[in-house]
Amino acid sequence: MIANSAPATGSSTGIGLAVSTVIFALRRDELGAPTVWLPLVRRTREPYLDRWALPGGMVRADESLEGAARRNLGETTRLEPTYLEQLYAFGDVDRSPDQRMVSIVYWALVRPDEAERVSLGQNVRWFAADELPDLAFDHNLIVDYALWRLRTKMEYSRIAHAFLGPRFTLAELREVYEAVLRKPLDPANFRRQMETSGVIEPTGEVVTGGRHRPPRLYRYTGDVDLVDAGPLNRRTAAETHITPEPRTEPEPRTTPEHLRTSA
Amino acid sequence: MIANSAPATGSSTGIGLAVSTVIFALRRDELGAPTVWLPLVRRTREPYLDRWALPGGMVRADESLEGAARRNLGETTRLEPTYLEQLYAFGDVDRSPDQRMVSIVYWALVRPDEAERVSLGQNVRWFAADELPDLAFDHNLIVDYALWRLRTKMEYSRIAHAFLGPRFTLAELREVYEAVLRKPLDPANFRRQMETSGVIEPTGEVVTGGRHRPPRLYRYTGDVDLVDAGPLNRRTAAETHITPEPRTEPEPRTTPEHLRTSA
DNA sequence: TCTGTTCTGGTCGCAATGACTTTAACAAAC
DNA sequence: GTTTGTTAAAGTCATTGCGACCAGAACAGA
Repeated sequence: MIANSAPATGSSTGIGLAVSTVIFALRRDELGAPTVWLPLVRRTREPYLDRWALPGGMVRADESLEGAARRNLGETTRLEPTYLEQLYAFGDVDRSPDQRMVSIVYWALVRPDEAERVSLGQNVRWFAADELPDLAFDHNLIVDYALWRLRTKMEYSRIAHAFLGPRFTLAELREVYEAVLRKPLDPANFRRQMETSGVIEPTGEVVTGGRHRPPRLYRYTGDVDLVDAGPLNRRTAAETHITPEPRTEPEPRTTPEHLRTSA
Repeated sequence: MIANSAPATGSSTGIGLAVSTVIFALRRDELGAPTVWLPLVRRTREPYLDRWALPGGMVRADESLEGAARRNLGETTRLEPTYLEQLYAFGDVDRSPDQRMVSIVYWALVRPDEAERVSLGQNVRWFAADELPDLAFDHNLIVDYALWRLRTKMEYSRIAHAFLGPRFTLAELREVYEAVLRKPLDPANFRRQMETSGVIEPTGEVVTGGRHRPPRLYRYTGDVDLVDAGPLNRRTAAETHITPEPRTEPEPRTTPEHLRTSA
């Protein structure tokens, strides 16, 4: 950047700079199984008039790239994601039919309760990530890449947290993994993995109401925020593996009424 | 990108668009041990006059981002990397003291023989990656992030190949890993890992000349090019694990003179 | 012939994991 | 009040991968 061979000022090259965001949320399909969905916006002008596209917009001179992504997210969908990370910069010459466009693309995760806040209307709609129509520009390619990143990162990171609230059962957490990875996981082995990893800890509460043994509620350990994994918020492999804590005593058996699960 | 709420044309926001590249090569330090080095260029104008910086330059309207990176690489260092991948887009508002700048940063790997082609002079010099001076702009942060990516990716990818020629011994390949990861590896275990992974295969040749048992020469299997790992050239985890091939017969014992190792 | 070196193939034990079994604890039906 | 169905939770067992380590193989040079 700003290299020796560059002119003193780098503006007015005729290249437009925009940001877009791939927003993922878990929603239940017609069978009741949770799957990955994303909101798209309908284009209201050429090119690609009336085609569905990722939410986004231009970067202003006084805001950072991530700031521009957050602002556009709020303006178009009213969403404030719990997880936001840069995905890739797309800049092929012919990706927009008229003006030359470079787009910095982010991807975001939102919780189901946040997802319902999206102002649904004629111009915003949720789509199942695996059944997308032909989108504007190269947005199909972008979504595929974002999906690959989501699934890859799910296997070595703790981003599943971003789909859930502060307290959750192991079954709920496992449902997130199964929805994203699209394969069933053994409940017992999943429990063992989560317990030995040390990233979650029981809250001492259980959820009653189901016609089965009441599951414990867990929370994520540590103060690691889920905002980023870019150059600024990096963690070493050692830091991400927290030492497992000793088991607590028998559960006090509180049963808050508002914690009933849907099942 | 090119969103609904955006103006019809997105140019002339006053934001400059540039590309820079972090170029890595293995060179031997004063002790003869291979370590990671990178070339930097001295700035010839304000801001940061006379400070060392990453090679880069502006993106032209008729070239892709990667194309711009390759062109700048050739112009400033005469390098044509064997591996080139996008790293990150840096776009904080205050990262350049005068004009607003967004830089798409790439990282590249070059072989030692290529690295010596770099036109060394008053304005281009090699630096050990772990002993960098204060660089211009946020380039120290960028190099640190690129180093982290190099070391992380070395553990699950086959990018070590990009540092070597078409044929190599297991000791040479192990030296690459040891230099990047900065830790010694057990030769026997390293051999087993490489053999069971199936990414390399013996050529049938051996290298004589050393005062020890002559090592076999290997090559990388598969037609996987090493150009990218972005949205276009993705591989699934299954594809990267090629089935191990059966052992070949005893080596024919060719001894090409030009393949003598330096040891 | 001996010696020093690295290459190459092997063993041993530990840790992680997948497949599976068993017991626990509830709600609802009987 | 007992039974039944369901999921939670805990444990077992065999396999795999890996780090640490050992021993023979094959050269060059003394």
